Amino acid sequence: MRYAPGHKETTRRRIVETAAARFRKDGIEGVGVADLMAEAGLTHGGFYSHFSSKEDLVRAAMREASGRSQARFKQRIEEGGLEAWIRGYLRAAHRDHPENGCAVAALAAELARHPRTTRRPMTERLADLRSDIETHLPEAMPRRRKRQIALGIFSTMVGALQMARAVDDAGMSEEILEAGITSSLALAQIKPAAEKETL
Amino acid sequence: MRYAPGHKETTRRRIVETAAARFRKDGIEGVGVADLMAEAGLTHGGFYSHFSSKEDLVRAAMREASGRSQARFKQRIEEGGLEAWIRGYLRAAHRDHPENGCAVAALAAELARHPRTTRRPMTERLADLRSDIETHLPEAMPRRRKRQIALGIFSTMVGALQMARAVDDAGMSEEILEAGITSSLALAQIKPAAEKETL
DNA sequence: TGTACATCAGTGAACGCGCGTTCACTGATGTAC
DNA sequence: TGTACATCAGTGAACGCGCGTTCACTGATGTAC
Repeated sequence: MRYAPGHKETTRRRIVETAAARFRKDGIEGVGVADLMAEAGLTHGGFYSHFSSKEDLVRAAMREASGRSQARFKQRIEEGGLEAWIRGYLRAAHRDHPENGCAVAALAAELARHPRTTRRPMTERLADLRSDIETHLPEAMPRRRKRQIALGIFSTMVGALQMARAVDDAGMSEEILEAGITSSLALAQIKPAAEKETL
Repeated sequence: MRYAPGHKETTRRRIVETAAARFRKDGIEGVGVADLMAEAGLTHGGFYSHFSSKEDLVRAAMREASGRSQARFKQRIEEGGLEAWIRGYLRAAHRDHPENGCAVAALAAELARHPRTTRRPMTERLADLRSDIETHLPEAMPRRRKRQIALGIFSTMVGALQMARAVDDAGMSEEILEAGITSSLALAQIKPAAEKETL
């Protein structure tokens, strides 16, 4: 079958992208290797010429998702600063489509039960994100406080997104997203640009 | 074998308690029915005379965990108000022992993929908790804001606990817990009782 | 008081199924002669 | 220009295993006579 140079790399990337989406949607345990390969248009036997194990793919998928996450942060900041990023994160579309969304909100709880090496990419992502958020906090805020508030804002966002997804009541879900926005903005000492009414 | 009256109820309770702990520790998908029954000192065949399905047990386990959570909240509040509750939630012991801890932090992401009926107990728990937190927010805070901040505080706590568990670096984990405390207290407009130094 | 029977919580073998992983194989292409 | 061979991404059958669920059975006790 000999393929064009770079073909294998392309295939590998396709598997990783498929995995990154499916893991966020159905959980890591919830997606099988055969299932994933079929979705990428392949048979399961070839999996192990690309990855040494499913765990290996999980690490690659986390790195993939982290990269996208970082790019999205940068883009939102350019559009409208921290507030745009926060509102973009805590909007209904993100709640309803975890497959394209934040891997921390989708997978942190499950990753906590995985080996250290698998948790590495997420740890690095969080460290980077903390720095990125810090940069956009009010200059008057003391450095030490900035570090804490940066992590606090993201904690609020992650917790709110997850709860909004878990709740079985649509009204409550909306309320949680709004509460997450309000609270994140309060921590960042941002006065909301538009006072949106939920109803 | 005829057993004393109430024997079956006792057994059922034991299974539910075992499940509530194991689900929080290993995830719902991560624990098998046979495994659970063995841990409760039984064989797996008897499972279906207590529950109609694994999903049925999940619902019972969530109700169990909610009850404990509510009792713990009340106790912490009596000891030292909202601050004691927040600090108790975001302490290392809670991070390291999910089996006795908050079911929302441990299972929200996984529950989001379960049927509506299974998500009901958690939804009710969140509604109750929101009210409970509201009661302890500063009287000067407007009612609508109280509702939002109550959910925002808990979002921060849930997100921080999960991230502290997922991260592979001990220092970073501590930092996240501290950040969660600082941010939750800020949202509640509480001046920290003791300025704890992490190092 | 003694015997036969009903009860029912719990047992353990069996079901079909999907899991992660292994491995001998395929077959289109590039290279060597 | 034509033939033989090496390459290697991808195929698909097979592995042992654990999953949730079903079901005929066990056997100690309470009840009926």
